[in-house]
Amino acid sequence: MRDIEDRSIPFLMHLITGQVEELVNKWARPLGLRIEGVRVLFRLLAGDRTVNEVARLTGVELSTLSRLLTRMEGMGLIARRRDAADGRSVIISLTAKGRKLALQHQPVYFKDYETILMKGFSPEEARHVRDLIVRMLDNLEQSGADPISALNGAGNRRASA
Amino acid sequence: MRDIEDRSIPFLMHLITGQVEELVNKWARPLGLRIEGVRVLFRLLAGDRTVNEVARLTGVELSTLSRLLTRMEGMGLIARRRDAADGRSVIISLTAKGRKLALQHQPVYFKDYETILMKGFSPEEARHVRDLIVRMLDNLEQSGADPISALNGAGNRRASA
DNA sequence: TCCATTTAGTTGCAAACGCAACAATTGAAT
DNA sequence: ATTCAATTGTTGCGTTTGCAACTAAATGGA
Repeated sequence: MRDIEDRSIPFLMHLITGQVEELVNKWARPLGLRIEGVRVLFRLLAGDRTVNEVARLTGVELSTLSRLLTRMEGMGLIARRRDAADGRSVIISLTAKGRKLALQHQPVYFKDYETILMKGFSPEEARHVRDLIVRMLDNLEQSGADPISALNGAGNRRASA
Repeated sequence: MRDIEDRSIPFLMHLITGQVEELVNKWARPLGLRIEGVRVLFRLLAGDRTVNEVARLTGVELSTLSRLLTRMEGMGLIARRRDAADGRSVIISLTAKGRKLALQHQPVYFKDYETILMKGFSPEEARHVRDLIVRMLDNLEQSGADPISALNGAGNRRASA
């Protein structure tokens, strides 16, 4: 940490999220998942969702998610069913196996990583951090793009050498 | 923002960094770069570095970086030369073209994105945010892995000036 | 009703990714 | 000096990614 020269907030946050995701990836690997899959799993624990909703709520790009869901379907963790009310939508739900897996690991995901991060923070400080971060998200929102969909690069890639 | 259910610090940070990187990607696209390349460029502005150091300091995985450097070399932005002192290392430096490009865009990268993020923050609050974030990074460091190299996976360390 | 538009989701494709294996070099131990 | 271990950087390989194009279904307007 001490030898990092770039101390800009965006870069420091990049380091934090990068490392947390790395930790989650390592942890989730034996389950055959990575962080995106983990996020999907726990999101579905709160209730069935359409593909679009899951994408929005987890910050996974739609086409990426579609393929991720295919993999998770193959693993027997989730099920797809077409929405009777709207034939365009596909509703994603956990299978018994997926639910069991999610419930089993829920505490780790929802507590452990935040606990590591916030060690030594008083409750007020923790609350303060959350407030500040939400303000940053609001700033981003005002500055242009939708904070969620922009996550996936709602549009760009290309150009190389 | 308001309809996001997961308000855990790691996830909120994921949203922030994701969006900032998206913005930088959009901005850097006309330059033929994306955020990783931009980080490399500005890092080298502070002085020549070995591939390993660049990887460490920017949080780009080594093999990814190696290929990125090949692309940037092809664009005429950077140069590779073998370290005379240690035949294993390869020293990366900016070409005149790369330096010009970096200098030209330095203000945008180092100021604008942080400015967007921190809009409405008082100087004390901004300082506070940085302190809190550094504490988080220290927590991660203590929890096991090296915050920089852990970004990718495997790693190594080395102090710098 | 008919047709244009919008929305949901999937898939084709090329680029990028990360892990692991590798060669080259250095360091350390004996 | 010899050998074994560790480090640096690159590459092989299979996976994943994101954009764009596409199908199918719903919606709105005339």
